[in-house]
Amino acid sequence: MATIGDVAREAGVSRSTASYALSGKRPISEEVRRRVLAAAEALAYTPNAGARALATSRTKVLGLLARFYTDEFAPAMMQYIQGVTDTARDLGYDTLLVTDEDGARALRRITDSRMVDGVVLMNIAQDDPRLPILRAAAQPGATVGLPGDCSGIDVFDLDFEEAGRAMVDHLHGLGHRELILISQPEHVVERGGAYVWRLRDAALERARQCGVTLHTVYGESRQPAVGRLLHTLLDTYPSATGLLINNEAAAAALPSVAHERGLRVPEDLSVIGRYSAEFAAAFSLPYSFVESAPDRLGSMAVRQLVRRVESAAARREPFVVRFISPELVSRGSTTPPREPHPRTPAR
Amino acid sequence: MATIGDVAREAGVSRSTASYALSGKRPISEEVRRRVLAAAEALAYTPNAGARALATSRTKVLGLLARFYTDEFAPAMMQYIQGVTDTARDLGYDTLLVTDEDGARALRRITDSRMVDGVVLMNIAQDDPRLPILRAAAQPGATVGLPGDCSGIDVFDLDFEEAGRAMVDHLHGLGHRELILISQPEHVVERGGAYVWRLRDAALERARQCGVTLHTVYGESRQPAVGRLLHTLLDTYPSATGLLINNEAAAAALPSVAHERGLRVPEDLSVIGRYSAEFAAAFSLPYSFVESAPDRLGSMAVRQLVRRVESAAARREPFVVRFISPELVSRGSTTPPREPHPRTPAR
DNA sequence: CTTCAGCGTCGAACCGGTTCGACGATCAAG
DNA sequence: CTTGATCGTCGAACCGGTTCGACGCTGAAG
Repeated sequence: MATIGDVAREAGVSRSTASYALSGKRPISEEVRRRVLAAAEALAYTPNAGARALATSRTKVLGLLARFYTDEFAPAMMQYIQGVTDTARDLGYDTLLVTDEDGARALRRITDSRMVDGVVLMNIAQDDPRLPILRAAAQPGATVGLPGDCSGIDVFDLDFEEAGRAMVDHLHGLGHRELILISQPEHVVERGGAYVWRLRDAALERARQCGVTLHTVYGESRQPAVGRLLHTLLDTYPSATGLLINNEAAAAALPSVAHERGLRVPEDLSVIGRYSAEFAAAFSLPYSFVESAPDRLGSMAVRQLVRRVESAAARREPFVVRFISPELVSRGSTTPPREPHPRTPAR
Repeated sequence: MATIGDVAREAGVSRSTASYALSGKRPISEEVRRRVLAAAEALAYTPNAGARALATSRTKVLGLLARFYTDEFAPAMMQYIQGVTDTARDLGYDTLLVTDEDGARALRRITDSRMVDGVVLMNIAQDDPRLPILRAAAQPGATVGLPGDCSGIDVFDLDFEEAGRAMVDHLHGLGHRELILISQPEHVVERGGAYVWRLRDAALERARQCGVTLHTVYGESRQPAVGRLLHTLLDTYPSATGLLINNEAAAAALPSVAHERGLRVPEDLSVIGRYSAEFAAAFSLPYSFVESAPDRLGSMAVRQLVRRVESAAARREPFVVRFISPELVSRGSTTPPREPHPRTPAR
């Protein structure tokens, strides 16, 4: 492999001149620049990443700490990751994917050893053990997900509170007075997944304010448990006219459950989900939904991170906590409720 | 951040002695070793990855080139990735995840710049443009998936031919004489996904040998198209008594299709799939299946790669093409066919 | 009492880039 | 014709590790 010394020799100049010719950081005569570029081309010169990192203390690599939980839906995770890797690449960065079980130690390892210029954290818990380490690190960090303590980092998340309210408002506006909300499984909450209760509590509060009855329940993450749960719910609350779904598995299971019960959406039941357009497409879900925009969140986190990495001024700016406003995508799965007489329980 | 010079000064020795004390590559007195380790501990010393890479020409990072296609099932992809990252970490390596659309250029970038010690390629196409670059690279490479030309790399894949034969044999052994095989969508093949026809052609050949009629068809990757296709297939071949599924989306859709048709498995139809146990669990699929073991394949590829990276002797060994034998996991979804009178078309 | 081997340590070089200060040449201004 | 600024280039130092050769010291063998 050719080094910059080889290029310099080939072009008949010093190493520093070759470096300047390639980087453009000092004026170089047209003639010399041409010779250096030609030599680099001829020798297929590619700078050694380690040497450059050592000299510049920049690696052009971002760390991405993510965990693949079997009870969280893989497609959503993939979208976050893709959002991060694609945006990073656009900005000239590669992505080190770290899925260690002990995220805190892994984070320390990659930051202390200066393998990365910055870090994106996913699967954020309310009290995330990685955050103290990130705050102490020399590199800037961003999270996708809202932790309890946002100090010292940039935070990006969907506005789950507003999403909960928007769902309730939408159905209340259509005249619904009794709704069901199915959330993620309880162990997602136990793991610290605050977004579950952020959406739920905001929805409950709003429902209370506008006199709507809202039944809430933790869902399941897998078939057929989640399907059975849906049946049970619909049996238990026969007079509910609307269903809010903050649970990918439940949303994916609903079409066949509805079919089994002979339940028509929206005539018999109005439905709103909370997931990504990509997820909706993969499962062809026919429901209106609040877009959770995982790729956009990953992309925003990376952009902010790179700003801080590349500009000392940006590094001094105050930290941001930025929420994406929930966007309700209508698929026609909601309508005013039928007459006040309840659905007849099926099955 | 403390450097090894700081550690040396703190311990009152030279930099080289500190280095040897930490690496153990030369004998060091117990007393000095103790002092050096204490100093390193006190200063929270972590070696600078770039400097070490420059000195040793080893980065302890593996490249993972993967693409996230929307028409390939995300959960399977996640399992491959997890298999790679977990095994890499076990062996002391981090993983650089590269999802560039132009995989060939990305591969050249990370190998020429010496960012990685070795590379794992996924989503292998029959005539993969990344392979010539991998062969020319200084680092060893492994693939998960069988390309047309295996020279110069280590190849790991499920034995799809044997899987196709095993599925046919199993049902033939039970007495079935007319089967349907639903494959991946046609554009997976167009993209170079050879495993689709490897399984299909071997199944056809075996079916021919043992006098079984086998109808084959390209599937769809999404609901509801794949569900409709299943209905059509079952209508079109009413006398078929067995269904082979080499298509995750079709497998996931089958339970509700069967339910809609009032079709009992295995009484009315024997079913065998080809997917991973993890996938089966996520969708609680009640079918016998050939385990595709994505995590195991990823893990094997990494182990071989690391062997070659770390041992000059291993680097000189001949390249391997290793197939995992398909393992049929019985879930009781196959049984001898009913009387020769055909299923009555439903719907 | 010398000789020599081996152990433990040190200094220096090297990996391959970047960057700073200096210096010679050119050219315009005084 | 000198002075001084500007431009283009070079040499050297540095980033933070690893590793090679050398060297002093100790202790056993002759």
